[in-house]
Amino acid sequence: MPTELPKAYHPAEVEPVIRARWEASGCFHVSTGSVPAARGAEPFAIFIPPPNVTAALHLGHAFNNTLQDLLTRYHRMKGCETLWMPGTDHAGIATQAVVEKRLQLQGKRRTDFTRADFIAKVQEWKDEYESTILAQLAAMGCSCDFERTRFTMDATCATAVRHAFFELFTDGLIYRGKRLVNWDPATETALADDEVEMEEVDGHFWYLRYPLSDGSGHVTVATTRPETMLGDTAVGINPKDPRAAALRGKSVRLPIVGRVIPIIEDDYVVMPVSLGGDASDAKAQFATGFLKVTPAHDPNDWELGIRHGLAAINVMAPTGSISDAHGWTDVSPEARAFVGLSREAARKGIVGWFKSNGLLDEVKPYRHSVGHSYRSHVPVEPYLSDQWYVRVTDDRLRGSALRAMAKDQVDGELAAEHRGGPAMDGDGGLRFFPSRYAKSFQVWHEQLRDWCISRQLWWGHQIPVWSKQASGTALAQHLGSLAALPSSAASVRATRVRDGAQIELSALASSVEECTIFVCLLDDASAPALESLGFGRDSDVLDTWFSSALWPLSTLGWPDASRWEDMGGLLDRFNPSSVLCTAREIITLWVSRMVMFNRYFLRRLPFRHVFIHAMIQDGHGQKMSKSLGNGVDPRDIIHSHGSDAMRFTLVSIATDTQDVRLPVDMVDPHTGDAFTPKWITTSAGYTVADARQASPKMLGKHMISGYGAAMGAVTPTLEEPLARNTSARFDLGRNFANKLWNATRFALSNISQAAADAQEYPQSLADRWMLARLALAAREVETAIAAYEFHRVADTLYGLIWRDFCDWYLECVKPTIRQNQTQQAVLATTLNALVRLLHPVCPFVTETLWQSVEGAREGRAIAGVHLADSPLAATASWPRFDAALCDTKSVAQFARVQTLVDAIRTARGERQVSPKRRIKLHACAEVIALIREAGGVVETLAGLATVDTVPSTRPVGAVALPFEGSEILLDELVDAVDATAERARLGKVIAERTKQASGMRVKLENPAYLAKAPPEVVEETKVKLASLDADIRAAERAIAALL
RNA sequence: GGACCAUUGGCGCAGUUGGUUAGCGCGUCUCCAUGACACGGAGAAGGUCACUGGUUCGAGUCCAGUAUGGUCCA
Repeated sequence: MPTELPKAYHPAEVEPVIRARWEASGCFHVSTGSVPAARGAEPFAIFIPPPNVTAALHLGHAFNNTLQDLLTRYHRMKGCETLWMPGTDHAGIATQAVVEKRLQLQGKRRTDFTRADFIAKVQEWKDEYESTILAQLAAMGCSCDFERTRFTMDATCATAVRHAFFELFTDGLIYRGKRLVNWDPATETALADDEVEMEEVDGHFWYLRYPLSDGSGHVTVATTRPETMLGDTAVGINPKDPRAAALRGKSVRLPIVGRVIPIIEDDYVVMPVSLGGDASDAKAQFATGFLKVTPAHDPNDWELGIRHGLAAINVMAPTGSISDAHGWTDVSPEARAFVGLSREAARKGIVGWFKSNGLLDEVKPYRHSVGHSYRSHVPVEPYLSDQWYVRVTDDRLRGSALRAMAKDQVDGELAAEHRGGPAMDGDGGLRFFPSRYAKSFQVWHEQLRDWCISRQLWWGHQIPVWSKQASGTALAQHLGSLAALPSSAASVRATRVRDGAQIELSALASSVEECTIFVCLLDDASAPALESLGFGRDSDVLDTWFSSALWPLSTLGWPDASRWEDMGGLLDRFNPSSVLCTAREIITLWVSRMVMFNRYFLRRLPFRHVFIHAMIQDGHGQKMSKSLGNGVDPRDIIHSHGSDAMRFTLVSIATDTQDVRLPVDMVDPHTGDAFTPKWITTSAGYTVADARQASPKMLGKHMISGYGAAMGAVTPTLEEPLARNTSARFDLGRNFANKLWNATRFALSNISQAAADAQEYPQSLADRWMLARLALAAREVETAIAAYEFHRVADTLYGLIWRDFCDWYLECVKPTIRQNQTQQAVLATTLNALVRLLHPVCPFVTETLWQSVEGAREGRAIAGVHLADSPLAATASWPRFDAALCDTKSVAQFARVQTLVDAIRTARGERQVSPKRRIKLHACAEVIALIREAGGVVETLAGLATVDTVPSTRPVGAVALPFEGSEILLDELVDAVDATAERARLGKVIAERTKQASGMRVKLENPAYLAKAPPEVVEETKVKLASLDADIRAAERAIAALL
């Protein structure tokens, strides 16, 4: 096959061509027209974890997507009806924040624009990054069904969100509640629990005296947040506290405010160590036994407040400043001085007030963790506000998610309350890989709290609820109009403003109290009618995860695929999907919610398997992050090494451990050289590449690091461009792709044009061994993929292609291949199968070689190897091998040959014998038989001129080495034997083997070993010892011969 | 504070139910510009498997504890 392939694989020239070929063939597109049932094809589906449109993808994403593509391509080759659904996520707060940050640089704020204008600006950002992300996926070779690309805010997804919200609202699973939320006073929005980061902070405990209202003394409360005392509504004491009885029924007069508040008793209150508190509890060390209770500003106090019927007095504005406009009415003249102060200033002022009034007992330093906004990084304020919640603690959601877990992955047993729910398809059908992650999923659900879904943002799905607040009687007049709304598209509910209690619509007319009517609309058709009645739409948007949770539904057209083009039937074929492939921090945020929603709306699992991959860290063990700028753009690696090289390397490091370190280098844009950048340590303790780096070779030239660009401290220019990154870790994959390329080049040049099928079983040991290795490796790859143990896939393919095929097989056949048609058939078949096996990992190089490799195979079938014809590697069949090919005898025999060749090569290497020098070998009959059976292989690989039995007179100057207990003589290896060096070398061999042998002797002399170890292990030890002893004797004879 | 994980030659990592000589890639050293490949070939050196106990005939592997690092959840 005279195919002209360049001498080296050049990915940059090939990749765009191959991508175009795939695109033109439409082979990644699953059409609604094809009927998989007729082909008996099982469906295989993956929904991409939609990347945020906040920024471009980094290597962590490349890792994740490479593994998804491996799975997708593998199953496509296996004959499955395969769909990999791509798309992106709008990432509400994160995207809004980056756009606001950009506006800030221009001196503008969000509120300088109308909502619509601002959203248009975010939309621009989204368009830019969405196309970047899709381009990155394509560059990586991802075989997504790009025609079906979705975005969590596009019309299809928005319809699903609207429908889901409406259904949950109607079913009573969405409610409005006055609760303490995690409030970010900087961005003025509520945060979900998972958007709060705990950080250790050096704070204080302040000890404040509260006088008893009867003048009989005072109590001292300890607090880390004195400014909230303005909203105190009780002082708590533990009922076990010896002082409790004396204080029962008493009250205190709150300083500054003058409010008289009760002393309540509750087990929650921590007692000081001196009075029997738990000494190991850090809080007990600081406690006084008296707790100020501020229900509106502390989650624990909120619970206390509910238990004891206390008022919740909110003393702060949404900005975090002290305010009398949000629920605080009894503002004393003295307290008024604090109104309007920021929470920080108020803290200072209030501590100062207590000090100057002699009521500050003490101040102690105290280090504790405080929640911070993951976005603005300011301390989160527990803040009382009206928010929308999903009642995820309802058994239909939480219980259902827990019951989905595979039985054997449940830790212990599910609590009785979670076991009772109705049986459903998919119960026990959700499995985690690696299995340990099941526990995170379980524990998360067991501790679940209702999910706050409203966000005070502009970018997102606006909450589809219209409301009007007035007295009940005033609202009652609307009931007629509301009843006229179509019940299938409008859901109406009323609550009392005072306590949020839901009230019957029929009871509205008799209520003089302030009430609110909420109307949830399935679509906007009725909105104008409602608005004309004075109803206004909620201005908040939904938490991003609400739409992400619907991803496996919305992308397939749920709830009504007929509304969209080319989506009919997809939902039934591809939901449940096969596997979700994601990072572990997502288990709680996303996996959970998809399981709950998919099961609630469709009564099915969204996926059967959840594969959690390791995290990619930089060379300093730090997580790659967009904000830190230490993430590496996969296109940088594709640029320096090629896409296949990146993919292969990533697959090879995909172990099931938690972290993978990837030391990163920089590429000097002025010279193209890779170098280690200058590292600095940030104030937060991160090690990053200094923002501005000097070119190591070109004096006076500089460049900008990813960190520098991310910080915005320096801006890349033409003179000082942003430097690309690279990493020597990817050399592995680049070298490997090149190796396959050249092996193919060699093979093709040795396979003649004309061919006849070589149906008879090949006779040569090397051929039988090669086919056996192929069959065994294919099986190994299949098992590894089924277990999601990806590094085993890479290791197996590496060993098969480089070691077995190139180092041994190709070297073996070099002298004979041109004359041997059978061998050419084995070679062509092997090569073809190798390319198929590697395709899911390295799609570009394999696709490039495909046509030549297919051509060479024509008319050269090997019995037992099943390879279906295909115009593309991407659609080729996964190779199958008959069990008979796994010839373990040949494998064992060939291993002996390899050991022999290695021994001779070592002997040559130690003496620096030229590869050209042909030597003579003398050995016993058994070894000669092995060499004959190998059919010239040993002679070729070890550089032997002749092979003979040991002559009666030992050749002068022959070098001896032990092999399988007998002595092998290598004659004419060197011109003159250095007897001293030979003695030293043989002495070393004897010493080594003697040491090993003595270890075995000790074992065999131990009666406990003989009695307790399995007989086959003992037998093995004996055999090994005998062989070692024989080797030692052979070496000793050789030394004797030297004298 | 809880959970999970990691600690194996200079670097990055394997090591499946405990079994005899602990592997791989990079790097280092020696030799080879041999018609597939220098992104290569043939050899070599380099490890008390974090530490301390325990279980066992036998521990890198199992158990307990300690130290260090990481992630997630509070």
